[in-house]
Amino acid sequence: MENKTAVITLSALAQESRLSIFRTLVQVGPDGMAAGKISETTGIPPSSLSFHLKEMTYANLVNSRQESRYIYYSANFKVMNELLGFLTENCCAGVPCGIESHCCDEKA
Amino acid sequence: MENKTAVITLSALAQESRLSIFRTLVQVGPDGMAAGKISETTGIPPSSLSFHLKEMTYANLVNSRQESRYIYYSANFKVMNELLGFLTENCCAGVPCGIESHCCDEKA
DNA sequence: TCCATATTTCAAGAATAATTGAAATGAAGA
DNA sequence: TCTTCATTTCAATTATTCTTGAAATATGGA
Repeated sequence: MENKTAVITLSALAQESRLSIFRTLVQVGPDGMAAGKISETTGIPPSSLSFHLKEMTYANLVNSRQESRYIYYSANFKVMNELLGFLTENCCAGVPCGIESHCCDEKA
Repeated sequence: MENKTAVITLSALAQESRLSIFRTLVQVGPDGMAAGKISETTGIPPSSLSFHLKEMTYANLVNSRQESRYIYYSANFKVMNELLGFLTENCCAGVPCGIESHCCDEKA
């Protein structure tokens, strides 16, 4: 993952409406939720929701599929896991540090 | 972690300058780096850097300590790990889903 | 105290992002 | 085809964030 990609992914999460949408989709699981229902659940008006879903789609944070007249959106965790890897990359220049609450804990 | 706290943390990372700063601090390890050196390394002018470091401090993403005339900044991973936990919280309403590239992988 | 220098604050402008009603688009059943 | 309704696009406004030089502040050595 590149720096710019990571910024796009993070920006897609760093907004109250979008974070609510994302968490709603995480909790509902892989089948996802129709746009209208997301609007209802989160209280975000359809046009605002559409704007945010577009951003999240661009960031590859959500997947969508059409089913009859509904469009179901679901969370994409692959990208989020990649993001975490990117953030901790080359921690302490690769030398395990063993300090509590620091990234290298996980490798130590 | 609360929704608003998470947005603050994510916003602190979702910006090119700040992401560069953070990654620089991750790679340099727990001793951190003096502000002037960060400015030099990243090419961000001192006043811009100060603005961003303040945001990151507010988000609790970096720690700082004074040493002589220098102020050393270092990355705080505890908060980042909390953030990941928050994002995957109650995934699939707690029911392991076993789907590839989905959050419940980690628990399954 | 006085100086050198590391860092922060200030202020104003520039850039980017969010909001939402109304109109347009698209899909599927009658 | 016509109608219905779920979703998206448009457009204009509003809000927020970023940027940076210059000035202020803070630290420690001389």
